[in-house]
Amino acid sequence: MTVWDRPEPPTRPVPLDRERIVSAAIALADEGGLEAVSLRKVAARLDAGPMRLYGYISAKEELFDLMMDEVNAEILPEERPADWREALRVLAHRTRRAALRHEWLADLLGGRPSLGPNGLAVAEATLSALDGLADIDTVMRAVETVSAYFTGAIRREIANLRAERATGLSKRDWQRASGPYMTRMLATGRFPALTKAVYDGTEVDAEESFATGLEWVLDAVAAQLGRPPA
Amino acid sequence: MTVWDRPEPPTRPVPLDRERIVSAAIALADEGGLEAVSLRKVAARLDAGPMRLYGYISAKEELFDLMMDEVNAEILPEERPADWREALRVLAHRTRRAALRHEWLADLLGGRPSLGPNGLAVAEATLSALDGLADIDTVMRAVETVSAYFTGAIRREIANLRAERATGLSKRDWQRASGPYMTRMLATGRFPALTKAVYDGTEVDAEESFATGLEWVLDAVAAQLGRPPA
DNA sequence: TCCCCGTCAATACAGTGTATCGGCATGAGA
DNA sequence: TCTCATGCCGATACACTGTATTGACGGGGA
Repeated sequence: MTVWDRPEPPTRPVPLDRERIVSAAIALADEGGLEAVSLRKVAARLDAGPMRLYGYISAKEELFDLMMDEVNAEILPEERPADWREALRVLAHRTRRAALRHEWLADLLGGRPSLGPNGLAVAEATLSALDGLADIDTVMRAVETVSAYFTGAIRREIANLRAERATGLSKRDWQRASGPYMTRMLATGRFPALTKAVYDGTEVDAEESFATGLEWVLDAVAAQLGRPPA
Repeated sequence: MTVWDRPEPPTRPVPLDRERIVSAAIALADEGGLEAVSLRKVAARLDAGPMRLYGYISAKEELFDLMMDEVNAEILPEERPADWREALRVLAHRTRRAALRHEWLADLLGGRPSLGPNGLAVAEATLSALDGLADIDTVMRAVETVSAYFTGAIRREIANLRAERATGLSKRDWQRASGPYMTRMLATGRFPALTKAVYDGTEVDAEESFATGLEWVLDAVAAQLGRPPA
């Protein structure tokens, strides 16, 4: 083992900050889902030891919080939309598109309160869109209702998407013919309404379905806003 | 080492079935959350080796599917409610109460398609409640919208509940005074609407808030059902 | 009676989050 | 400029995870 064989000692540790850590984690998650995010792998991407990360976060969960906040920045619309309805609509659609870019977001959505700076900014944007249109409590209820809807809808959409990817079949094809289990269950006759839905329902575009439900909910909110406070 | 020292050989392996496995898993999850469910611990509760479980499930995820289906049985109403609105309302509230009994349900809700027998029965119950009141596609959209709402709302409620438990403070108390971070953020003046909401909003009962949003969504569905098919 | 096969437990492995510890480089004080 | 202390970083360690593999042992069929 001559000097020439031995590599130079490592340079000073590469400088780190939360931003770098979070974007490494997001890259990992984009490639392999949330479960592909391990502190060791994140650290490895940054040429650092795993323990180094504990200077920036105190547990893995906090890394997820940071990731969430980072996509909240993507979600935040750049300009303030014209009216409240457009504001909520844009927010919902931007969240959905973010989830399609980062599917792991579906696993995190609604899982913990989003209190990071960008999460608060999103909350502010939505609340301010409705500000003054009704009493505060109605406004909060409206925001919560709309966001409960799109959180749930996005989660389901991604769940279906994953299932389709795993089976290689669209949901309806799978239900209709290819799944022996499903065929058998429907054949029992115990699920007539479901059977009808599976066979007679039109296969609709996920985005359209999302948008339709969203408009319904927005209609409901509109009805409430146009009502004098109780 | 005489005979007397040596214990008798173990009796024949305790009989196992999915039901036993699932209820052990649920018990574990009820006590310590989803992350407390490990195949080793489930097996230990049943006096079995971990590998034994692989005769009944082929991966841990499937155990979660079985757990989900088991609570779907709790959710299924015992009798068919009078009208569609009551049916959807009951379903939503029963799901919520199941999630309060089994908080880990919030982590699973909407995460994967529920195709177990009880999941299908729930789907059947909701679809049949709306059967004939509109064309199939509208009906499906209605079911999906309502369930997206309550899925999201339940997840948020449980998330808040956990956060409150972790900090020992109600959400509003925490936001208002006790969290140095939150106080600082609100003090920046960048979140006026949010600040107003935090300080002027009434602290409402979670169930009431859930119910209110649900009624709004049901109103929206009612409006669509009363409309002739496009 | 013997053998085969299916079932179950033990072992093994690669990977996880995180606590602890030891050393080294850096910056302050003399 | 030398010395010492301090704080950071990596290595090591630990308890635990899901799951593949292996090997023994028992009951059922020939």
